[in-house]
Amino acid sequence: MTTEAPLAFRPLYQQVKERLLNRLIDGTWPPGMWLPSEHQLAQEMNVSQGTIRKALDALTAEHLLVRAQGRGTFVAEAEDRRILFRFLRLTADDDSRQFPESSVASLRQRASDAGQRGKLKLDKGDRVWLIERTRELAGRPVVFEQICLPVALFPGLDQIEPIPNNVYALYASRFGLTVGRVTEKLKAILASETDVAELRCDVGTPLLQIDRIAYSLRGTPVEWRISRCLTDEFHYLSEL
Amino acid sequence: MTTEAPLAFRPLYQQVKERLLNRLIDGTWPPGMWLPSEHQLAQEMNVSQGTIRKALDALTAEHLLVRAQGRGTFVAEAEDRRILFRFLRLTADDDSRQFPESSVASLRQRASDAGQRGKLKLDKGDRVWLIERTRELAGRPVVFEQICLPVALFPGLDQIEPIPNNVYALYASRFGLTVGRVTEKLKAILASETDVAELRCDVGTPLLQIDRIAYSLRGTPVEWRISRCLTDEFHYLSEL
DNA sequence: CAGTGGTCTAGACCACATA
DNA sequence: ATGTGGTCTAGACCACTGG
Repeated sequence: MTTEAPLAFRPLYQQVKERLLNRLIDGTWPPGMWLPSEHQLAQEMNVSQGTIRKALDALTAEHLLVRAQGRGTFVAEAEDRRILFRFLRLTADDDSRQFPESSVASLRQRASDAGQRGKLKLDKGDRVWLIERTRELAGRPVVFEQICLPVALFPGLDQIEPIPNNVYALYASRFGLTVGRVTEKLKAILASETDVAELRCDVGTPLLQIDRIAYSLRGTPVEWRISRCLTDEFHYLSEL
Repeated sequence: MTTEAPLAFRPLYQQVKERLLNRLIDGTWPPGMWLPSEHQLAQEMNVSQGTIRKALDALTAEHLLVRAQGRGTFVAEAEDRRILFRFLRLTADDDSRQFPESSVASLRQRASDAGQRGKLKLDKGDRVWLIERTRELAGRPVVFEQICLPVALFPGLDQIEPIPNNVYALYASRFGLTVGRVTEKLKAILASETDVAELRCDVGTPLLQIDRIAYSLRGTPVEWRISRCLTDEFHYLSEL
């Protein structure tokens, strides 16, 4: 007589969802591509249309797919308005939503320090890219941020000129990495000397600091970003 | 011959969802109550079990219901751990989640000013309650907040002694108002004289200010709250 | 054991987009 | 007219809970 293992039960639609997700991860279905119809997928995977639907709906809820009645299902693109503002919570106080202009101040490669290795789950000896840039809203510098990326995931990044405004679209199109999830930790801090120069504010100005880690579809961290934001005329919007 | 109106199409499961939601709003099914089984509801409303399920699942996704396989479906309670931390995004930097202790400094009634009427959609002449309190995390004052409530929605609030730590549970149990949604606008500010006294910090300390409006199940604003938080050892967590 | 929610199927029909 | 996703149904079976 053996002790019964708890034996995990995995619903069929979850297995289907995983198989579909793998095709997104490995680039079989790149951003923008139209998927086969529900009927075709159901036939191909030998499950009912309802089961396919449940998997597609789940991926749609995670913003990885977009569905349109009468047209079909396609892979979400980082250029979409919906995606653009999903991770950009900073808004003018009058709620006029606009996408910020960016200007890169520097891009260089460095050996990773302990903090970066902890945030990005790197090993000793791994190298990182460091990007510094300021972002303008309403013609005014509002955000100064430092972006840290593993060189292993972004080879030859320094040969891309210029670094575009929307870096997540770049990650997807040039490096096959789709950002699927982000966690942000917010604090209030005082402007440092560097901040003062970049944001043209006074020493001691309170700034909103956003400490963000972005995860790929595989669930691995791909970007660590620290943003310092002027919030005299802007705010960070959170809906719960 | 008449011109055809565009005629909005409303799926059956949405109508069912609305009927169920109304029973939550009017108190037919108060927090904690067990609902009839899917089979019973389907019979009662003359729709299939699948349609009932879709409506129940939607309400569950909005955290208004809780479902448990083998046991049934019941109305979510504001005392639940899940609900407690849903609206409490402030966490210690070491991620040890704990619920803050609160001490009410004052509770008074006032005529509403223009700002309060705008936030809470009140009319001229409507009165409001004003609560001031500080909240402690890890035995240390961390949040100082002002809560503004329409007197019309919370009659006799000043006779409740003491005002409990979890006010949303109080709103539900004593005034039949369930908070279903919240929007928060975050800024970085400098500590004022009042903040300094309440939070035992220095003048000029940067604080995270949270401007929150809470909405009832009906979608009407029921609470306006401004919280000022020390973020030297704490942060606001946002997951996107 | 009976009763609950959770999964899965098969098929019909509806709303919508495109050609 | 055709093909897509969206809705709705009816029924079978599975997993879980509690008496």
